[in-house]
Amino acid sequence: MNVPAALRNCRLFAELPEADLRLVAALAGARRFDAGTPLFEAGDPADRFYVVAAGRVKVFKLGEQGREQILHVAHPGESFAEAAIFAGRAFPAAAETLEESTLIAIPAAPFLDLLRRNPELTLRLLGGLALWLRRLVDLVEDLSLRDVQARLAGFLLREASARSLDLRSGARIPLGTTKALLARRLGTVSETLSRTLYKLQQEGAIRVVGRDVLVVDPKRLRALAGDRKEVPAARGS
Amino acid sequence: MNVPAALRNCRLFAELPEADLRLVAALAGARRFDAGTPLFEAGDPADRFYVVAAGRVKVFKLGEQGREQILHVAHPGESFAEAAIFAGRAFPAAAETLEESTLIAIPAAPFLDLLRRNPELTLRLLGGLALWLRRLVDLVEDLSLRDVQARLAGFLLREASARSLDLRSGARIPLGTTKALLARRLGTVSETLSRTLYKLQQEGAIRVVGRDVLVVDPKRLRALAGDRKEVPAARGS
DNA sequence: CGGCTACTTGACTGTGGTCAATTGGTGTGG
DNA sequence: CCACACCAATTGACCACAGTCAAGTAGCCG
Repeated sequence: MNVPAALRNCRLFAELPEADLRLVAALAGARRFDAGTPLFEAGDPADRFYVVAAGRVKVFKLGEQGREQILHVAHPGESFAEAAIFAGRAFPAAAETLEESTLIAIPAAPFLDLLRRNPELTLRLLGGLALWLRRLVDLVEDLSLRDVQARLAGFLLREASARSLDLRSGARIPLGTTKALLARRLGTVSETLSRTLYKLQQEGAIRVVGRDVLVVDPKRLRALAGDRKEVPAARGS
Repeated sequence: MNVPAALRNCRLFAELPEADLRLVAALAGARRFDAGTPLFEAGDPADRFYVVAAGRVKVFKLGEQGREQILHVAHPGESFAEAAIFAGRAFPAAAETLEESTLIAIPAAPFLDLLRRNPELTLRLLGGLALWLRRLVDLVEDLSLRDVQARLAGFLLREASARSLDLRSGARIPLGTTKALLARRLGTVSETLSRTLYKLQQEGAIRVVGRDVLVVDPKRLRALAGDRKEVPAARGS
């Protein structure tokens, strides 16, 4: 059995000895999914996790009234739901493909066996989870302590640095998807996102061009991202 | 060198072979701290983590204007900040003792060595982090998708089940600390918590007696915890 | 050209955070 | 034993942020 390229390119398995890679590959099943296919819901038995070979997948929490909070959007080469197979037997969140996607499902039980025989892989996994924790802590901070404007500004800055764009020369940041999706990532709704983008434009920090954002004034953007909320916006009358 | 009881009782190290326990103990340094002592701030180099031997420690994010979101309150036998030593070199949050506490600090570098030689411990750690992730996902859900009333109701239910109290016979849940602390755990402020406790009382779900909460109507409490937000609270006029 | 979706804009309102004053409980010292 | 200080908790008044509903616009594809 040969090893799918997606596994080889996956951060989690990078540098894994060929033999082990084959073991993983032996477990794995790749499948194509249409856009918008639910993969699992919160509460489903967590007996597997996924590696994205192609496409994109959103992992999210659903509240009553159908509001959703997106926790993560997994891109090709990333794995998701790997934490779920360690704690409890149920997925804590739901997942759904955003577009037509090819996913590799890795069943929990044999993978856990593999881990027992492969401390190096376990350590790598540990690092991955720790990173995840950090992201979630940041999300909590955003939701609890920052307003939408600060979250959005922060998101743009992170996005720019993730794509290693040079902010000084007016970076052009592609939002990548619909604004409704971004809104739900930031813990808000599309209407508010729309207004907030407009406000950032008024402030002179950015310019919105279609689905791209031009960073006009990085300094101001940084100020809005970090030091928000200290100006209680002058009392009326 | 003998092994401190706190290490032996720590969930993370339970069942660890005596020899390894000694190795950990050899690394560790126990120290007493006064109440309200800052242990580290967000951004400090994460070169160690802690096990609580006695007392309590809060781990929290600080926003501008001094508002804080508590991520965790660590009790004796628990470890905290262990994730930080794997991802990045900085603590993502701050920590401070709530009362006079004795803490065991475990330096990162030698501990990582120990892990490399101890796959069993690594796996246990993995499980611990995964559990943490789940809690944080729940916190995100709370902050993003539930109102304060639902969060509070949910907290009371979790607290009751954690202490394995029988709800049917009017469980008495001790809040354990000041209401200000609880408020910051739930992502709100003491004033709002006060009002919300009052509302839950009006609804007939609970009765507040000093720093204890009596669960009067578990069914209603569960309804308020889970299905919140679907009743837009009857229009005025 | 019609229909669909993404997006924007407007008007409105609820939740909950802020500030400030009051109450209550507890420990200390005269 | 009372007066005082101190802190936790409550209550009231206010208001801003952001979510909802609804209508309108833009862009895209068949």
